[in-house]
Amino acid sequence: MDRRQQKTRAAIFAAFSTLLAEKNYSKITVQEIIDTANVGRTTFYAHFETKDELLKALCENLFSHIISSALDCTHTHGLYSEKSAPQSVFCHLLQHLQEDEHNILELLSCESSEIFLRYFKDSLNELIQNQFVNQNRKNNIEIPQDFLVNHISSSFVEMVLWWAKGQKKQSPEQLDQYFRAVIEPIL
Amino acid sequence: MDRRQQKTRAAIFAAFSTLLAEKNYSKITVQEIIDTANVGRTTFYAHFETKDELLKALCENLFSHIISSALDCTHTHGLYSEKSAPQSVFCHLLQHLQEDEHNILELLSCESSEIFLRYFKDSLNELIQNQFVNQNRKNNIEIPQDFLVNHISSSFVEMVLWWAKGQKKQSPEQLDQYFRAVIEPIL
DNA sequence: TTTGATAACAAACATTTTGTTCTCTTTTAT
DNA sequence: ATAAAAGAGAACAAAATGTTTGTTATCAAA
Repeated sequence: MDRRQQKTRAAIFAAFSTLLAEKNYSKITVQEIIDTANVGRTTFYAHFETKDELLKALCENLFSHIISSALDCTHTHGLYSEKSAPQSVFCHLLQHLQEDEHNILELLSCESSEIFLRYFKDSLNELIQNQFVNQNRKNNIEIPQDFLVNHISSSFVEMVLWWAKGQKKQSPEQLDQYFRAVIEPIL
Repeated sequence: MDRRQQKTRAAIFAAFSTLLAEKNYSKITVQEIIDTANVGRTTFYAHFETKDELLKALCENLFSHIISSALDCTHTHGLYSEKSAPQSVFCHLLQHLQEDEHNILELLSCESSEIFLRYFKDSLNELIQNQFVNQNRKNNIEIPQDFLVNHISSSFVEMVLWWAKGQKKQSPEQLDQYFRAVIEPIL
């Protein structure tokens, strides 16, 4: 890929992230983005058809690493099922988030966080869904699997949001402990 | 209040709801709203400063009844604490939602649902927070109260969303049973 | 039932944003 | 060195926003 393309793409992403941290997505104009990124109008539209496409691309950029690494983790350790697993997938995810290479947490606690949360949740949902195949519960009441999957993934995402909004006072390990405490009893 | 004001207000709300069911909030223009509601441009801006204000007003309209009725419920029965309570607050809420006087569920499963979900969640959070005063847990691990409150309210809201997206196949009573199964073990 | 006040309307307006279309210049890969 | 690709800059139509102005319809109360 052309080095110029990489640069402008990165510049647009950076500008967009900066703006997102400042104000709501819907209030951000293409004009502001290209001013901040210091690229021409034509250039922007050469890269992204619309502002929505840019957002989608940013989401994919942000979560591709973190989710794929989580996927590897589930392949080797399983979700929470295998007690011998040295680290749960969730703890792994939380550690990744804390490192926060790409300011994900900032975006997750910004005004437009809903968009990212939805994307995050959908990714997680898929992840957990795959893990749940052929897994039977100990509990007596019959609960639909997709209900449980939805419960777990959304609980995790909302916990992350709660964490980010509270200035990340807890360590990933501590959070993981909390999460286990509310999730493991129902598995 | 002037009858004319009531009518136009209702017309704008109705038009807005219709449009929200069709397309994303951000794509809806004031022009479309006033065309659908069949009111003049000036009239719209006399009632609502911006589109965002309209959304906020709609949210307040939608949730005020349902939340206040839930509040009464907690005053008499408590959250889930009192075993003698004939009906949990959550079951009560679900029944209200199923009746769906104001198309709340349709909005909760539409493209812009995040906005309503956030509003719904904040209301619930407050509700549950108040219930949690002086309530101690049986579990051994120490979990912060606001973590638990957040977990419960967001779990409930996400369950409702899951329910609405799945065409409401379950009865409120059944849903309540599922919810108890995943929440009561941690109380 | 008249009357003063209020609400809605229609049309026009400047302004902003969007997305496109040019031409021209710079950079890249080979 | 050169052809191909990418960006800059300006200008454009179209659409949306929010405001203003003058006029008409409706209401509530005397």
